[in-house]
Amino acid sequence: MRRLTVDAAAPQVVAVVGPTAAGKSDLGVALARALRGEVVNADSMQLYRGMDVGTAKLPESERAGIAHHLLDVWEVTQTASVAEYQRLARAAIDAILARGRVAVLVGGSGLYVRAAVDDLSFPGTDPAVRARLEAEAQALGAPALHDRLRALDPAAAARILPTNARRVVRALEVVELTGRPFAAALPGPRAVYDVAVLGVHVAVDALDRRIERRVERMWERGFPAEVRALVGRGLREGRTASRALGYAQLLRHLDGDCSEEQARAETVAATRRFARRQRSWFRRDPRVRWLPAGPALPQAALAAVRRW
RNA sequence: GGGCAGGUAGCUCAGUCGGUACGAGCGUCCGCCUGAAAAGCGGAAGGUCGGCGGUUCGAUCCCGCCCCUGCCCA
Repeated sequence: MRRLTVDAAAPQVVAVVGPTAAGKSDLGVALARALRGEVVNADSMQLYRGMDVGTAKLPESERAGIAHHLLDVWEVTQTASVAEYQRLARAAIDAILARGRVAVLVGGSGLYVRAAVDDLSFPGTDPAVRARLEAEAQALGAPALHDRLRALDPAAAARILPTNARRVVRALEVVELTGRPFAAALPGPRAVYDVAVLGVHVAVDALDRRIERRVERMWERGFPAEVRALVGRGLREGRTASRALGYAQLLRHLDGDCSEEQARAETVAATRRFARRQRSWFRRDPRVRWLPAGPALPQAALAAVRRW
């Protein structure tokens, strides 16, 4: 593991993780300033061009001149892909390290953070095979495909619930494409970089309030208009972008399925649920050093990094 | 003042022709997660069945009174 960083006390990569609306983006900027770093985005939805207000993407004016990578790289019509993100993130991080700087990885997409930093490799995919299996799952039901998986790859079948169509299909796809068993269990944390992982912690009730405020602010900043504009750029056809928090709800409103007010309320509720899932994802990574959000956070974070 | 409907899990509501509540959805909590991850999936905990009396071997379900909510009549 080469050390290319100027600041010998700092790790190569500082990852800032935690639930949505906790204040990761601002902390990322503060750390990058203090450590001579550059920010690399690890938020699956901020990778989309044009999804700004709804993803709370830090505007240029709030980036304090710090370079931000991997924002606005996908069109909303593109399906998100962890594997592609992994390639992009590794390239961005390597380039930063080559410049003798620290990479500050910021984002709440747990799998993306691990893809960037950990020793994970994703087996290939094939749209035709995928489509066929999905159609079968639709027609026969996931449990039927799960039976097939059990015959082909008993270990994977044992770890995947028969009702989880998504994972059953993916496992069958991998087995068919590679002829090898599907690793249905995530390996333990094994970083390929020298990395420090900071988690921003906010108590649940406070976080719920922050989420509510954030969603209100999104509306004040013209979120509905953003979604309407993106519809013109194919948001509806985007398999992943159209399912993003807030975007999905506003699309339903535009379809006449609910009022705009209901869409807003549902966005708050869905975001809360998401924050809880994020918490349970990051909670089990023993590397995460949790620090409470608040005015002292940047200093505490910096100290934690220097002590790493 | 009278009449009607209703008061069952945190919320919205099922249900029991009297025999330990088969409850459901949502929420909450916990967990899973390898090319859709702001997605997808699972598990658990929650109920003096409005209150008090009565009938009964036994009442959330029957009777009486009371309280609360909504609607209607005066």
